Amino acid sequence: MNESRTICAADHTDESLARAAEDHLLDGIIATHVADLFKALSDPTRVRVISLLAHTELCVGDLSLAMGMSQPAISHQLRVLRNLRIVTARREGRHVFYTLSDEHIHDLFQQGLAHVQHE
Amino acid sequence: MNESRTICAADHTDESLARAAEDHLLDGIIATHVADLFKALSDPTRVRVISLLAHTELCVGDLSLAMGMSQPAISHQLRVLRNLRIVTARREGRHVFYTLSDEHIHDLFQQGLAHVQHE
DNA sequence: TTAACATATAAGCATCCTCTTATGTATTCA
DNA sequence: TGAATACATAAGAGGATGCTTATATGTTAA
Repeated sequence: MNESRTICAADHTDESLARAAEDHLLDGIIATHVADLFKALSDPTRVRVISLLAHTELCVGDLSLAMGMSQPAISHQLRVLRNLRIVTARREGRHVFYTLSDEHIHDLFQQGLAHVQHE
Repeated sequence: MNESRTICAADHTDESLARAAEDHLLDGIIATHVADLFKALSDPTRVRVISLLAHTELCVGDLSLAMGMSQPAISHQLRVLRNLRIVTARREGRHVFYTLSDEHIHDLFQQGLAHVQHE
């Protein structure tokens, strides 16, 4: 890190923009939590998993089959989503069914999808 | 990839859930675009940059100063955000000012932040 | 209990990410 | 023109990520 001071802010306002900005600067821990939330949706495989679970509960095998990917690959991503509390697992016999654990995730996904399709 | 077939879906509905799910499965390219959008917000540094730009336009030096990080590190992340068309750069003399290029990003950020703070 | 099935985990590899230090480029001012 | 300022980029180290193959765990049925 350099120690260089920027006086750019002083050129434009009577107060230091940089100081003012610090009031809005997100706390590091909160920023990390926000980043982790978005990280759940930052991979195409996870996005596709979520696109499926947005409509119905599915077991691992069906997810694997529908997406044309190996079962360990799907399980790996499901674990990521589980750790982030994005999905919830429910065991029924030999099967484990996954659902979106939170409606907010569905909203985020829809909003992101709408943004992409709107260009 | 394994060739194993899952008949789990057939256990629960008269149609194949896996086949039905494929109708909802997001296209790979679209999924990648959605993932890229969320990737912009999947790093704490970028989240903090966006938290600052959500309130005001700032030059690189002020961002660097406010966040206590090196100028190349900030420039690097700004380039990532530029490439994703999340931020827009405007040159004014020796300074380059950055703003959020899209209101949707601000909405996404706010929604993610609200979700995190609501736990 | 044994075999088969569904899923989870482990280990390893290749790739990507985020920072660092060093340097290049653009602009202003003397 | 030359020096100083503000920013961008390059190269590289260290760590995170996403898949693979192989194996372990848990459940059902024979």
